[in-house]
Amino acid sequence: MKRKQVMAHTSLLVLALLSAEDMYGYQMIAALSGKLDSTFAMKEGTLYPILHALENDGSVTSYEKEAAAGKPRKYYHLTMKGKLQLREEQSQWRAYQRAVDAVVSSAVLA
Amino acid sequence: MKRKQVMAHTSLLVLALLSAEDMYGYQMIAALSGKLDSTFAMKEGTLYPILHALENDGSVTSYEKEAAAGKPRKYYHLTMKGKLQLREEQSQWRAYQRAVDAVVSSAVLA
DNA sequence: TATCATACCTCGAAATTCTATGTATGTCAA
DNA sequence: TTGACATACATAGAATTTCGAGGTATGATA
Repeated sequence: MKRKQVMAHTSLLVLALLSAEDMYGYQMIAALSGKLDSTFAMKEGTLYPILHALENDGSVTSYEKEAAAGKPRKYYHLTMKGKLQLREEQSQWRAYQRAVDAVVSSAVLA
Repeated sequence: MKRKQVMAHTSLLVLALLSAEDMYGYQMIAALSGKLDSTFAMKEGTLYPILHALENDGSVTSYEKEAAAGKPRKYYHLTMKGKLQLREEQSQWRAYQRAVDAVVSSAVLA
């Protein structure tokens, strides 16, 4: 059983989402499943460990907030350090994208 | 020690290179290091196992050819199956790229 | 003859993502 | 009232991928 399409650049996606507004995990998954192609998605088992790691190195902070119904939500907030991190990863993504694209678009499709 | 930038979509890059002409491993590394940003590169420990895997599933075939000097080179040739594989991975890459870009470009850089 | 560049290869570590499962809360229908 | 469902968070272990480090071999060149 081979993986079809792998989620990557996950922390970049999370940081990008949080740059607009504070969000909680489950909400991010829903937001991404709307924007990402159906062939790949951010899974819970991928997201939560990433959030914890980002909090651990100070890129985000978190706080609990009661919801109208259900379990309380854990919101994440982008810190100054996180914003710098976002810019860094964003520029790396652009470089990567350009480089791969240069090779791929020069492919000869006979 | 954290990885800075990870090589991904490696088989796509290899297939794309081989679509233009038969190449040998060491040559592909040189070709990619020219096109890819200096922050990431195709490493030998990554490439050779990929070439063997591609040959194993019939996407490429190989043949030896003497060089003017040094060890004989092992050239790889893209098969029909490999061309189909290339198209498949190429379209997946485009979808992935668009999706990530949609999220990243909507980021708010305060 | 030693060093360097070319050229291939592989092992095991490290990193990353996915699968599967578990916990908890509240709603709603049967 | 209970069972199913949606929300919401979490983690352990498997699978996959890439990388670092080393090894082998050939010939040129200093």
